[in-house]
Amino acid sequence: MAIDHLDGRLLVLLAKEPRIGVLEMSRRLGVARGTVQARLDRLQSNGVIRGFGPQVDPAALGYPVTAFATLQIRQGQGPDVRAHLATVPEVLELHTTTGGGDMLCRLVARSNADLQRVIDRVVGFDGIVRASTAIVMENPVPLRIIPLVEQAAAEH
Amino acid sequence: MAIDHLDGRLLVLLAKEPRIGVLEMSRRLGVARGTVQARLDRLQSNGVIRGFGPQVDPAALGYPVTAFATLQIRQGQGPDVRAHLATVPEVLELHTTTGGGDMLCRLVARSNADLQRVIDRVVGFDGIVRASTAIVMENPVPLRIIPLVEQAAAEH
DNA sequence: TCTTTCACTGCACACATTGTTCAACCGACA
DNA sequence: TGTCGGTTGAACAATGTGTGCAGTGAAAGA
Repeated sequence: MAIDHLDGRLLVLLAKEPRIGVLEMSRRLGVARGTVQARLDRLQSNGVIRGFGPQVDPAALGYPVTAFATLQIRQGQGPDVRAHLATVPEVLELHTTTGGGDMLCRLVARSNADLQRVIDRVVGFDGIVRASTAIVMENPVPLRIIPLVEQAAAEH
Repeated sequence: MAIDHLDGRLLVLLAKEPRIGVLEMSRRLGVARGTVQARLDRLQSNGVIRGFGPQVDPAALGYPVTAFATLQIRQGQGPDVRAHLATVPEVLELHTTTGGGDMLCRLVARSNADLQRVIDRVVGFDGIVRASTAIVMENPVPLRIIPLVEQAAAEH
């Protein structure tokens, strides 16, 4: 489950040059090709590597506005609200959090005006009592994992 | 900048089977290999596809606890706080949001107890006035983009 | 209408990589 | 000492990649 130093270097290399092949990786890391293949297989069946899906930028798709909405849910309506939010394409992510009946979701929209439409669609559902939205202005640290990988790898 | 139907199918296919090759994609989509290559190149230089980095699961790395922290920043301390948070591996993401001096960041930790250490490290910085943390319990909708891609593609 | 432009197609070639298997080696451990 | 898991280096056929090119068709502009 924990990763060692070689796994860490493998992940970092893979993050920097994702289209690289197994053979080239083995050359860069100074190990045999079989080793790289075995490590990769292990990391994937471990669940450490969830996948290699393309990282799509919503802004480039025409959705430059991001917002986070905190939702207060009526008791017992959780499952219904989840199902509802899952049907909204602009809901990119949804978490349930501590603090009675709260959810946090990440939204995108075509513009600030369009965000209103999205929010209306999101909160236009019976189980949602209250919603408070924070619009993202800057994203100084985009979603990242490498520093954590390096820390996890350094411990072994 | 906007994507058409073929781009959409390409992205969906790529999301489902990321390790697929260009040739196989062209067969599945029923177009020439050159077309797939050209579309992929265009999507990447467009910035629609940011990359193909491995999606690493923090939980599998030993960090099963996720939390969102809202930070209140002292006027003018924004840049310093950003630089500080960027040095903390457990900070996976950082946004600045509307509402005077607020930031929202995503944290991970080894346990609820460990979360305290992470938060202490995050807020142990002069420019941060107040922090409120919400621990994630469930993640009914994991970060996704495909529904949005399909919506964007359907418009052309 | 004519012409230019552009994306797509189908094909070709040399080359590199992949998946797979094998025997051998090594350190850790009982 | 013997076993085990992980690593190595090698080999093989099969496949995919990068690249270039000529032909086609449809849309855009003159």
